[in-house]
Amino acid sequence: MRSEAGSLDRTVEDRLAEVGQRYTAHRRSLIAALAAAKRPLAIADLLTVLRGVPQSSAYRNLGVLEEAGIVRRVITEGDYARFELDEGLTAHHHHLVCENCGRVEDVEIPGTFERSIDRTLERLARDAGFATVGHRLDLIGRCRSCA
Amino acid sequence: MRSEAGSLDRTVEDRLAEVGQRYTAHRRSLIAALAAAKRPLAIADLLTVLRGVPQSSAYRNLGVLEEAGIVRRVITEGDYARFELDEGLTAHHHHLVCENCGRVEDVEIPGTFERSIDRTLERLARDAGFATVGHRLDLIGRCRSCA
DNA sequence: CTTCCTGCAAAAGTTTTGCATTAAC
DNA sequence: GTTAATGCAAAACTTTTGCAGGAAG
Repeated sequence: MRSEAGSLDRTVEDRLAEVGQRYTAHRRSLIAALAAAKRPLAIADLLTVLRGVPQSSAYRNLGVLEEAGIVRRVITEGDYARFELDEGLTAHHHHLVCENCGRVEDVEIPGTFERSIDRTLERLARDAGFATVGHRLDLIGRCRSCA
Repeated sequence: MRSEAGSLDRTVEDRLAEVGQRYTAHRRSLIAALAAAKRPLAIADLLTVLRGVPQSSAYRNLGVLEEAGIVRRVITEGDYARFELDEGLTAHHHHLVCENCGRVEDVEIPGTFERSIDRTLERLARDAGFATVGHRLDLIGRCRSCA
């Protein structure tokens, strides 16, 4: 988990280099936008903030960043995908999802609780013949505006 | 939570009637297929089982059933939606999601653990100004075939 | 100078919708 | 008889891809 902007850029650049990819201007602005948001952003959000980036470039770059393990595609309720920085670059967290407007916010839960979840799920997965990689815990509810 | 087939049909019929909808043959077979599966089914799965039902009818009927609170749309990793009976008609459960092949299976977790999750999330949601409706806890991993 | 990135336009894939017809109540 | 459901085809929408030109190392 790195918090300074310079450190983040260096990490991203290194990971891209490992897979023979460059850290271009488009990619820098995508990363900056995702790092500044406290929630996963949809392509539409990104295109608004990053005026001048064609949709196809945004998709293609997010695809590259995803394969490099830098960005994660978040599937929620809506019709389109949202993107956030991978957990290796941020803190492990969960999402508050508004069932009415689709808004998604990040939220962290206590570490002890997190470990308790992991232990329980690990056992359940083993019983079911699954190799656990992680979990996804979202809160579904109504945000302030939609309550 | 009702388990007998007859009781399920009656419940579905009643709920549809409440919103001025009919319990037709297509809808009966959709419900039967969903009730028989131990996992959320994609449209493609349903169309295979229910030979002769046009895709548009399946989508339209699932939409009606969803609005009536009978069926729930499950968003996982893949590109298309999956459907399952609403929790009012089955038991509360979670999903094992294979990150490789997209397979999804139902899994239940201990009641005490479930309640502990609910308590913790309720508090977090309140702090964030969210009215909690429920939670979604999925295990992400690799299934037997993909391990 | 070779490899990767960009931008446009076109294609692909899933889901929704308009409309005339048929079935349910 | 009214109202809702069906089936077909067409549309809408998000996401992916082909390709020619441009930038980066």
